[in-house]
Amino acid sequence: MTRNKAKLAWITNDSDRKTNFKKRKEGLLKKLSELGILCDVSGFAIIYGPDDKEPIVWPSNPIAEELLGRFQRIPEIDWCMKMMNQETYLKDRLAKLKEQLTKLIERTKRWR
Amino acid sequence: MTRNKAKLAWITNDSDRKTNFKKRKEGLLKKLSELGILCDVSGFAIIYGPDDKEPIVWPSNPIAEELLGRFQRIPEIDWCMKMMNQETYLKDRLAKLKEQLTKLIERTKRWR
DNA sequence: TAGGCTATAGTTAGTTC
DNA sequence: CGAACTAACTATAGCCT
Repeated sequence: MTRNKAKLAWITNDSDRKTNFKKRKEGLLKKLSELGILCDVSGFAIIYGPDDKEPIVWPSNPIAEELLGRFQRIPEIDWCMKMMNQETYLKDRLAKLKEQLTKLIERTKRWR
Repeated sequence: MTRNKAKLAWITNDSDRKTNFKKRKEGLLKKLSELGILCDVSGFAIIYGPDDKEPIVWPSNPIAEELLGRFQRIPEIDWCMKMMNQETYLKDRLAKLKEQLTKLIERTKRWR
């Protein structure tokens, strides 16, 4: 969006898209950070990258907020399970994401 | 950051901060949206606002991705529970966030 | 308080190293 | 591949209604 106008569409070239993703991800997290500083907002973002990389997780200042958020979601599980049974196409990605999740847990532990 | 330089610090005035938050939240979610379109990234953000409002939840195109993400977190619960027992200061906010969670579930159901 | 405007601070696509 | 540069585009602070 700078030397050329923005097209705002899927970038077909692999390396271009990867580079763009890296740059914009950086900008996005900076914005989130600023929002937290300016407005005392606790937020976090989880972004699943296009590659097989582990998800990008941006923790807000108190990482505890993030943990609390997860804890709060427990009541939803029953409902989620039911949904999952009907959303078979999602199951294909289960294994891969499960692997990512393991990595995420490890990383989160290190934050403490 | 426009007519004046940025200070990047906590905005003390209540209404100013609230307005700033609203504007920046809008911009942030736009950025997230663009990232998704340009790079085929599935992401979602949950932002706990400064007021008693319910958290702002931004769903990625396939809401299913969000649900899957939650489902994936189930293995962490045991560990989270142990942590929570030691993080007593967090318990004070449990009730309020639980309420927000309920609203979130309702909203998510509507998305389907 | 919530929109609309706009000059300017901030972000970034293309490029070079 | 990644880091740095910069032109050119976007986001937004301060106003105004």
